[in-house]
Amino acid sequence: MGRSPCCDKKGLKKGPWTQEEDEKLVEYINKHGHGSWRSLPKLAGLLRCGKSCRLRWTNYLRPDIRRGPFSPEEEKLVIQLHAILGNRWATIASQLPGRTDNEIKNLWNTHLKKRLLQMGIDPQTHQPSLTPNGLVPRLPSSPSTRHMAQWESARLEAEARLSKESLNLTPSSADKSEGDYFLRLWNSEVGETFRNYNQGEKVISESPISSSSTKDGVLSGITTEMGIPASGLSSAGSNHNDDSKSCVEDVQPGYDSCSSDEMGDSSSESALQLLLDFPCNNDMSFLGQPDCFSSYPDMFPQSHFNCS
DNA sequence: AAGCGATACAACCGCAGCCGC
DNA sequence: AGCGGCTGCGGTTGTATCGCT
Repeated sequence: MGRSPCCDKKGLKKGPWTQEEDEKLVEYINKHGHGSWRSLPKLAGLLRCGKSCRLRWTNYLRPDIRRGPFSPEEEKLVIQLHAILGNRWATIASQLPGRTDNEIKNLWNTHLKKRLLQMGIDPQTHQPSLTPNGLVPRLPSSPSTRHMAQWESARLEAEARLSKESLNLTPSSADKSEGDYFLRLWNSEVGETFRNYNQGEKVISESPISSSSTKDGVLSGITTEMGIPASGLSSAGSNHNDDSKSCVEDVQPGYDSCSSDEMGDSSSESALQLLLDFPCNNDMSFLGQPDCFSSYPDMFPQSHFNCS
């Protein structure tokens, strides 16, 4: 198809990195930062393509990498985040300091996915798998989850749109957009109901839009495709990804782990924060099952999750 | 001890988005 | 507006290690 290769592969080495190569790469990046990955190998005297160098650095050599087994808390977090974000490993990784997307991806594929399957949970939907008779068991309604996901998706979408509009300084062509509608709802008492829930008051009730979907039409409970939209969140979240480049390079040249996830890192972070702040007290029902974690003592011993 | 399958993890590949020209 | 280069991401593969027979 005429697609140009990422680099001239002639004479370039592939496969496992040697210690010598690692040292060269680390030394170069510590001195100069990674700069352009494409030109780095030549400058650093490596017979690798830039892509390979970047991968080696971000997944293995970065000084802040935390190696070793995942703690139960981390595993729980990965599952929670996966329930919301799906296979957005980089976004998930940004919530686990010192962990890389590759590592999390591997964890998921080798451990968590299998464990969920063993428990009869569909790892993609985080819902119970098909029953023997082929029926999808109806979720013992987890309204809080769905509300949260739906509200967040809609709200973020609206905020992103508004943000974009304000940036463009174009007079908002009347707030007729779906997103604006949701934003208004968010700010209305209905939205407040949801927010109250998050503050520990379990007062959520079926809202008029509880079964609505995003424009992607993929929000069914917790799905893997929430389509969390772009940045521009005004209030919530620390948004450390807002400036993903500068936020790290000032500190650590070449470190780009707080990835600039194309769309939505900053805003999804607030969503994530919401999720993480969600009333815990071992009631994990918002993940799609009533107290789904306490149902899996093998997987997550209770003692690990006392959110005192 | 050897063979073999399962598992874990590092690395590669290709696609898509962003950005500058 | 279109094109091409660069980068990051997610899926997949390759390989080393482990554990069982």
